[in-house]
Amino acid sequence: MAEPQCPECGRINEVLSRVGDRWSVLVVISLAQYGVLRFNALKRHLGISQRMLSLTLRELERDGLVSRTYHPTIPPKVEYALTPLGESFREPVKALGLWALEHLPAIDAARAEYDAAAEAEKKTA
Amino acid sequence: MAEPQCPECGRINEVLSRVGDRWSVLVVISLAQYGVLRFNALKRHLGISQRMLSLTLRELERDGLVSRTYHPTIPPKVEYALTPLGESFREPVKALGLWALEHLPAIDAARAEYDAAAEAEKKTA
DNA sequence: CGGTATCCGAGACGATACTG
DNA sequence: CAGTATCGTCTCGGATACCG
Repeated sequence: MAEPQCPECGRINEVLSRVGDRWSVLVVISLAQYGVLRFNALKRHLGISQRMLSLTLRELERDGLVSRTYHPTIPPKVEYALTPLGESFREPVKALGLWALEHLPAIDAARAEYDAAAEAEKKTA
Repeated sequence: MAEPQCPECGRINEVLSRVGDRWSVLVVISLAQYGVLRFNALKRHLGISQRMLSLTLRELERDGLVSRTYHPTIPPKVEYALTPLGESFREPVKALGLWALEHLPAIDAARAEYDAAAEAEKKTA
């Protein structure tokens, strides 16, 4: 693709591809809500596959949003929590989550209407 | 995958898969900034492929976030703008975009540090 | 328990060519 | 100008199996 005429869009794009994916957002939301969570707790809570959770957590740790604490007990115990940077991400994410919950019905309605109109269109043709 | 233990996560996930992808977010940001934009203007501005822009816009229109106005002139002219629902999406999206711009350096730093540590680890082994 | 390694299908995405 | 159609590629992400 051609580079964007707008450099800001390129950079926002860049950050969004890092921490903007679905699983990252959901992990941050969960940690924000519960403070500290173990691997399998997160897994069950989100309904995410082991593989994706592992990858997502590693990326989040790498980006400095999440801290990983390993307790070498038997059985092993690993706890994940938000770093200060992760905490700062809470606000915008929370806003997004709230908007999502609030406007889901409106989106569903718009979608139904659009589909109905498209269906009517087909009859005309 | 197993269903999430947390139903809220399921719903947030649902909305995010609709309007949470990278291109949708960037289109909304652009429209929020300029008010009204034509197809190719958006295309150049974002550095998006024709195909993805077409798909993204259709989805956004279907979800009721973006309005499409067709002027049957020669050459044709199509204008895209935010609907009221789309406008309401501006706030959370703006928060996200600002956070992204503001914390990109911190993320880069964290990432560099993480990678350096990983590199040092390899030498030990 | 908390991962990693491997495999594989489905969908995302870009490039290109064509249409009204 | 504003798309649609088709194609090939590449990444996402689940399933499965195995390790410390």
